[in-house]
Amino acid sequence: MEFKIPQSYKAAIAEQRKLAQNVCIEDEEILLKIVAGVDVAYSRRGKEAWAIVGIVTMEWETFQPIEFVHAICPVSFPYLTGLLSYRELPVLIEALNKLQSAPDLWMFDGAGIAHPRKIGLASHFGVLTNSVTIGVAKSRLVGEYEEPAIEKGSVSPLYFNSEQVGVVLRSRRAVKPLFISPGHRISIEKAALLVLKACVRYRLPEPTRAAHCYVTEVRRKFVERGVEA
DNA sequence: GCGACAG
DNA sequence: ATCTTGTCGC
Repeated sequence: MEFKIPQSYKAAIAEQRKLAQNVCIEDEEILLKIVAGVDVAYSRRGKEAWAIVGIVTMEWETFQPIEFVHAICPVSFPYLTGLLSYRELPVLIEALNKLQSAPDLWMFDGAGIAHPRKIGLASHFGVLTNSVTIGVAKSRLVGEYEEPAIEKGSVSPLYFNSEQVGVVLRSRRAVKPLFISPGHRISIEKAALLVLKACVRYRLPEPTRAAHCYVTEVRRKFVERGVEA
């Protein structure tokens, strides 16, 4: 599988509008055995900026890691609000091609349909690869909400353009809440339930957290020794 | 024009 | 996201 970067921002936005039509937030029967977490880090080396992506797959329920893969590419697109996909998908697809295990569910650092055009990174990846995905953002991109109660598991709906696009979830007692939205082929309710189940000890759910720790480690080595593979 | 703004 | 030390609170 490959990924083409649009020639202009305008083209990127047009493509998002088109892809958004294919996003599905209906639940379906999924046999959840393997869950994947994805995270991206950046590093400057000389004049070049590099993107480093890490994917960790783990067993559902126990969250025992199965596989770790990463990829490092020069950054090919600037960070622009709402267009994060075009910055992170190229390197993400690289890592995806190295993956042996087949995840039944993916959790991303970023938005799903809680996005200006309802196609954040998680939804975009889901549509491209036809997989079940959830967006787990650490802060708000769009939408209005009431602060959820302080207890773990408290949720509050996230609305955008008069419709619910996700939930704001308190993943641990008294921590900053997470912004959960369906990526693809899953409902808001189920997405929230699964993320909460994956929050066993930290603010971030295990898959995303494992990916973050992993990518941080890969980045450290990259900075130190310039290791790429 | 002003403010908001995933990573 | 990245650059950075110590520090306050559950």
